[in-house]
Amino acid sequence: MDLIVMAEKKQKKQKAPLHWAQQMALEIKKRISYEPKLAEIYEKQGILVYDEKTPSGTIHIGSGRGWLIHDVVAKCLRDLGLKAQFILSSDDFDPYDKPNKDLDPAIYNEHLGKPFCDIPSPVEGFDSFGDYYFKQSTVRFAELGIECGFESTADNYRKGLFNPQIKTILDNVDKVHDVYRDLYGDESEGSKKMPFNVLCPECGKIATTVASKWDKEKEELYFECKKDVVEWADGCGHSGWISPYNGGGKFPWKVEWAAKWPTRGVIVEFGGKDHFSKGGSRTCANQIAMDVLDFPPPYPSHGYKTGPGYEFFQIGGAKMSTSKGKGMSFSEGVDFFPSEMLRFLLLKSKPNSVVDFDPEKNDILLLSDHYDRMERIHFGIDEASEFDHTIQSSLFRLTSIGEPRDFFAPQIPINLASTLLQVTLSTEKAIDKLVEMGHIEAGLEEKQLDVIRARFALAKKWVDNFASEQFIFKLVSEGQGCTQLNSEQIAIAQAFCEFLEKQAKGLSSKELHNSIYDFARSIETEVKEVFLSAYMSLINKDRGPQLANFIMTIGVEQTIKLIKISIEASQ
RNA sequence: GGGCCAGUAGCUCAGUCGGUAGAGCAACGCACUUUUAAUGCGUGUGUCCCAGGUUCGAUUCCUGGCUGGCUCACCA
Repeated sequence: MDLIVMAEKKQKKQKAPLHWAQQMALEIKKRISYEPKLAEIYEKQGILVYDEKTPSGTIHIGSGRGWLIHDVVAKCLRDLGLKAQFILSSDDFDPYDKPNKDLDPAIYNEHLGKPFCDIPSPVEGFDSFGDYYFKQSTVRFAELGIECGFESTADNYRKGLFNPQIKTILDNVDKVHDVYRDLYGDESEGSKKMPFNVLCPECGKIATTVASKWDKEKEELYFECKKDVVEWADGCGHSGWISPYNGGGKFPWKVEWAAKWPTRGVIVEFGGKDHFSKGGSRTCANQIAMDVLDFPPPYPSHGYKTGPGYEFFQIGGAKMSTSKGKGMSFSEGVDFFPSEMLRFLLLKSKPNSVVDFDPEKNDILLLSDHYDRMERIHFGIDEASEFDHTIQSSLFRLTSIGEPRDFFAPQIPINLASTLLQVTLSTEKAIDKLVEMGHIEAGLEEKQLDVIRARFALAKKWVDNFASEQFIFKLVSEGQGCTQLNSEQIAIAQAFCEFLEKQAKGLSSKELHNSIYDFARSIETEVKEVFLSAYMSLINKDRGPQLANFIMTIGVEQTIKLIKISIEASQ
């Protein structure tokens, strides 16, 4: 008996380790196999992995996490041989409900209450306000390797796709009210009002109308466009009977969420944990889907059970908010991180852990370090356990843009890259330097060099924007020498130049490093005084990159020249 | 007040349905008569948040608590 139990356990332990996205894909596959309704949808259109975003303003980098999660789960489903596609919908039929800080209130406040798809774009070349903000992010999807189709919720309403669900919901208002009463109590607004917001045909606002009656026979709603429905926008006073179909209006959010699932055949849809806590919008939407629309809520929900929402992705601690206009936007994030690095950052962590990336701490150094390690394990350069190797390889695959890279490129630590850049002031010269120093071989393939260039690009962004003072320096130059050397330091610097001239040629950096100590002894000076004079005269700071390597990087001749500039400037 | 999630080394985390834990970074030591950012090698530093319970055995499962994040009319 015990033996059998042990053997079984051993079997289980040998189960292939999986990345969380692969695990989810397996669960989804299983679900399709036992839910007949889902099997039917799968037969017809494959697995729709769906997400939505309201284009109310600049979208912050945090949203990228959800998109990446949807992206890799769809990929893993395809890896299992299933047909799966990720589609992101723009919720552009939602009303403009608070002033966008980037826009002129004198021009835009009159549009408050209208749907985003009907407000002019702040920038030429876009169909609307909604189109503009949505595309600010989505044009970057390809370079981030997110494979995704796009659609507009307003289009779907206007094409009549929602019509069947609109009829079902309005015919069964009581059931919708029951759900609200159950979750939010008898007094909640949702348990009383008609769950539909008419688009006023007179003033074009969708937030200012109240529907009060549904005529089942004529299939029309009676509505009024009022002044006091919301504080931030006034209705025009228009009223009458109107068809809710084909873009006549929209559901309120929670109902709409539920209605999208049968409308589009959604099988998978994740969401941030703000939506997923008990009693939140996902709970409500699930219940409406189950009780009113007779449709199984998408994974990771299961029936009435909400399932887990993913945690936030924050840059520098503060939760970033689109409306506050703080933090990093999605497109800024894509500008900042090399794409593979951003994917790596978000995909290495399980969705239920907070990712807080602070570029002002040493997170960039750590991230590139972890990334490099993953690569070395994947390519078999570093030893790792079977478990680790499998996980890191999966991660490498999911982190890749398009087909995973099948070659290894030499890795350049960020701080080395940043020193080289600050000395040479150009990526190509820095690469030449790396060859000269023997850090990389000459004649690397162009595609390998591209990987190295991307690393330099990250190093440059780090130095320019986030690196602390101690990592930043500028070499002295003609007319801009250090003027702060005292007479003692000048003497040391002079002796140091002579030493370099006579002894530094042809030494390895290691030998040079050691000989600096010999030099200090030979002139009976404390070594730290030598360093101080050298750093002062080279970069006008009291410390800097490891000196021997630094001198090799600058070049011995050039170093002597620079020190002499400072000696002269200080005299 | 209710709920969800998290709490493992100094930091970031891993730990695959229970067998008293392990990576990277940092730190420390050595190579080297050397504090000065890119070298190599070596060393794991722990009340697995706390207290009970189940079990031969608990970081893992259960109950209660602590701390932190998020959430619970409308809007999204």
